Amino acid sequence: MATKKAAATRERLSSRTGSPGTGSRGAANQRADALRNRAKILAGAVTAIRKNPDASVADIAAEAGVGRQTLYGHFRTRPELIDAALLESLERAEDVLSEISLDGDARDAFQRLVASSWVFVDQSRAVLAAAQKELSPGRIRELHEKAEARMRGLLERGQAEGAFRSDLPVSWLLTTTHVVLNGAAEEVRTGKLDPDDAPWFIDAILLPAFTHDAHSEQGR
Amino acid sequence: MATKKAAATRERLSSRTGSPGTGSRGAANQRADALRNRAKILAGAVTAIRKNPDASVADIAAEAGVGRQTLYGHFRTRPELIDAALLESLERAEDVLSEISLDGDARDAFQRLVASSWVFVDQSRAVLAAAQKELSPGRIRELHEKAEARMRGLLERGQAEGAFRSDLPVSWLLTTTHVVLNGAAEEVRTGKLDPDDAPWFIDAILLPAFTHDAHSEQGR
DNA sequence: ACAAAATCAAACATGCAAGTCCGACTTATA
DNA sequence: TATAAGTCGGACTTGCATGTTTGATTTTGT
Repeated sequence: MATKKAAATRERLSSRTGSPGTGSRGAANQRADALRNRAKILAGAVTAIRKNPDASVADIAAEAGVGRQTLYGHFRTRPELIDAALLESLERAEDVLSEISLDGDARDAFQRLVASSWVFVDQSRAVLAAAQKELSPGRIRELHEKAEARMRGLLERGQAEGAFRSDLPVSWLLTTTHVVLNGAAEEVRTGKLDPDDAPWFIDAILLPAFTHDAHSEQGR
Repeated sequence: MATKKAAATRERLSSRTGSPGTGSRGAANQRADALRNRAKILAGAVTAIRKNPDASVADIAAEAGVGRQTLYGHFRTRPELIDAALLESLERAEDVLSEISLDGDARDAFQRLVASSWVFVDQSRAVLAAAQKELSPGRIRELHEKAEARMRGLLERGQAEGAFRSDLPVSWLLTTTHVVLNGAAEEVRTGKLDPDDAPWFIDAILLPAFTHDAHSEQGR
């Protein structure tokens, strides 16, 4: 019967009840430093997990420069923390990506989108991997929806206009884009690729691959 | 002072002392069932880890249909087990891959190599991921050496002969091949791609991407 | 069939990460 | 400047995975 304090604090802080829907984190009456710490924790989670995919909650708290209890005050469980971190990460990407014009030549639009995307892919891939261990696949897909839909839509339009080859399903083009982006991110992380060169390298692979060649090789 | 039995048994079984060099597993005088179990454990490790990348030693033993103690009789520690499993996995791949002719047209040879490689990539990727958490990077690279050198050599020859574009470093072509193979494996695993179609899909991406086009897009 | 080799089940010790609870301390805000 | 909100360090429980040990039991090779 003396267990009210922590619970009450958490309730005040989190203000996130019910279903894990999209946002609904109406920060009603949080104190300024509480919000600041919440942000620090989220940022710390991303960088800590990038260093070590299996980072413990203690590691994350340390990385954020905050006590473990404080962290638990904001996020009840580890999955909840990971979920929030991934959400944050993707939302920040969405802020930038949603501004990009997808009009005009599909190939040019694709280049623009890729150039802006690959950095976020790099930042999110670690926390994404962590999330895949603790979150439901449905939740994962839900969080990715917007970003994936944008790229898929562009690829479909490109196919319809003849800018991209149509002998391969969009899903495969999408997957290919995905893995090449990730590959470039990994190469940058291990120092084998200059970040500034990355967009060019990616385009150099993807554009020829996605463009229908008259003298295609697969005729054998 | 009564700790000799298990240790003695292990010593007899493992017969693998000293540096983690290449092989040196001279199976001198193992009993038939011991060797059989060793094989079962190795196979079990691969499938168990494919199901769950964080499979515990108990999980692996169960998957292999063998007691946990028996497993520890063959492999002293978890890392040692993972190492052996990865080694096994790569050696079996090597058996097949080393038979493939790399002569003739570089593009054809590349297609042959890819067609045979991608299955093994699928089988090894989970174990590889597990290994990266417990083994030293040097050891990992050491185990991959042969397979990677073969592919790299082929790509280099292809560049020299003009079959493959030379405006990108071989390392990037290698990485690209790697990630596309992995991507295809993942798509097959989730049922989104027919295993029989995989080689074609892979070639359809990689060959155009690696072939120098006269009307290249990156001129902007 | 007999001794050595290998297996098994069960119990044990250890360590680490998650999550909880407490009491004292600091900071924001009215 | 009070009071509520938030933070901090530390101690604690619980659960799970690693690795060890023991002794009984089965299998193999000869």
